[in-house]
This record gives sequence, C-alpha cells and structure tokens, in this order.
Amino acid sequence: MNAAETQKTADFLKALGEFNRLSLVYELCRCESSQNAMCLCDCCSVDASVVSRHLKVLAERDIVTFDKVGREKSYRLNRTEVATQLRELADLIENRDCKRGHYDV
Amino acid sequence: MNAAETQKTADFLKALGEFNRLSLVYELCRCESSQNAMCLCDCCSVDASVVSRHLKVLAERDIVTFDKVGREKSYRLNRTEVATQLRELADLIENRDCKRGHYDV
DNA sequence: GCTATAATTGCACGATTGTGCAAATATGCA
DNA sequence: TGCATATTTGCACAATCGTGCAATTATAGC
Repeated sequence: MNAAETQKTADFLKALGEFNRLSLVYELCRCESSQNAMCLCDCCSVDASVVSRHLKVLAERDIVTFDKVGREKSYRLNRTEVATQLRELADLIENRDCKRGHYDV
Repeated sequence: MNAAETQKTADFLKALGEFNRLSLVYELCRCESSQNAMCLCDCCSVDASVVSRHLKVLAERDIVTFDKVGREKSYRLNRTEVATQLRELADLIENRDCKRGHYDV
C-alpha cells in the first residue's frame, strides 16, 4: 500500500466522516431519483452555502455525481462505486493472509 | 437513521480517514500478531507521542484493541468488527429498496 | 534502591475545517 | 429586459486537529 493510495483512501473516508456530509449521503441513499441541492438542504440544518460546499467535497471524491438541469444541480449517489470501495477496504482489513510485515513473529 | 447513529458512523469513518492513522491500520493489517506502539512508530514518520494519540483515537472507536504486557502495549486490529461495519455501510448505500424519502418522484 | 525503556500528557503552534452571512453569478420565466 | 430563484464564492471566525518537544509516569531489569 503506497502513500498515494493510502492518502486517496483516507480522503475518501474523511469525506464520508463528517456528520452533515454523511447525512447528505444518507438522504441521497433514500432517494431513487436524483435530488437538487435545495431539497438536500432540508436534511441538515445548515446554510445552503454549507450544503453546496459539502456536496462539492463529496463530488470531488466521486461519492456523488450531478447533472445540471437548468439552474439547478441534480445530485445522485454513486452507489455501486462507494459500496465497492468500502467492501474492498473491508476485504483488505479482514484478510489475514496478506503479506507479512517485518515485525511479525 | 437517527442523528446519534449517524454521528457514530461519521466518527468511525473520520478515525480511519487520516493518513497516519490509516497507515497504522494497514501496518497492523499486515501483522498476524499484535504489535507494540514502538514497532508501529516505524510505519509513519512522526513522533512517538503522535502515534500514541492516534492509537488512542483508533482504540476509542474500537478499531484496534490492546493488551498491556509489562510496560508495553500490544495492539491488534479488530479485523472482523471493522470489516463488518464497512460492509454494513456498503450494503446500506447500495440497497436501492430502502425506504423512500419525502422528495422522491 | 537506580537506570533504561515504553508510553502518556501538557503545552504551544500552525494548518485545516465547518460555518454563516453577504455578495456575486447563473439561469429560468414573465 | 427585469425579476425571482438556485448555486457559488469571498470573507471572517471559532473550533478542531495533527504535530513536536519536553516533562512525566509506569515498569522491567540490574
């Protein structure tokens, strides 16, 4: 696991690891269709500008994607990609047969 | 998903979402046996006190556990628990049949 | 007891982060 | 063209966070 990969994974987890951002993800999770930012505002009681910034962070990590429709942005959760990343990490962590470190007995 | 649960999950992800802490997790992942903090220091080039604090954060979120052996603390990764939490989140995110939000079309 | 080593804690510091508000930008609609 | 709404951006601020260093605590071994 090189430093760049580690950093990328850490950034992904950090993006999810904030209360309001995770709330946005859960909100999008409940929606079958994509949602514009104004609707998403209702799920966390912060200013619209804050929601905008959080969605930007989530988009930068490819956790959400959006289409521009008119003056609105319609967001949707990248379900399979996010789930896959989480499962890959879970597999890595659970697998006891990965190569040994130099401190192993 | 209530606020307390959301906060707990966010805290868990945030604990993993920092470069040096994730490096520690990866290092422990490579080890079949548990490792003391001094050994773990070598995997991230920061002061021992910093490693100590990071390990404390990971322990608080039940990501790692430790035994005290003499004056050393021997850490091990809670593999199945961490993997399970990550998979549960993955399942939640991927499942399109979860209950509908009030904004759905 | 004394000394060496492991780990933690207190303190300070700079950097990052989450936030709200106001202003700016973009776009739809009349 | 002008107004209303959606979204972003600039600014400021407080809070949190990661860090190193020095001092402290805890314990093993002599």
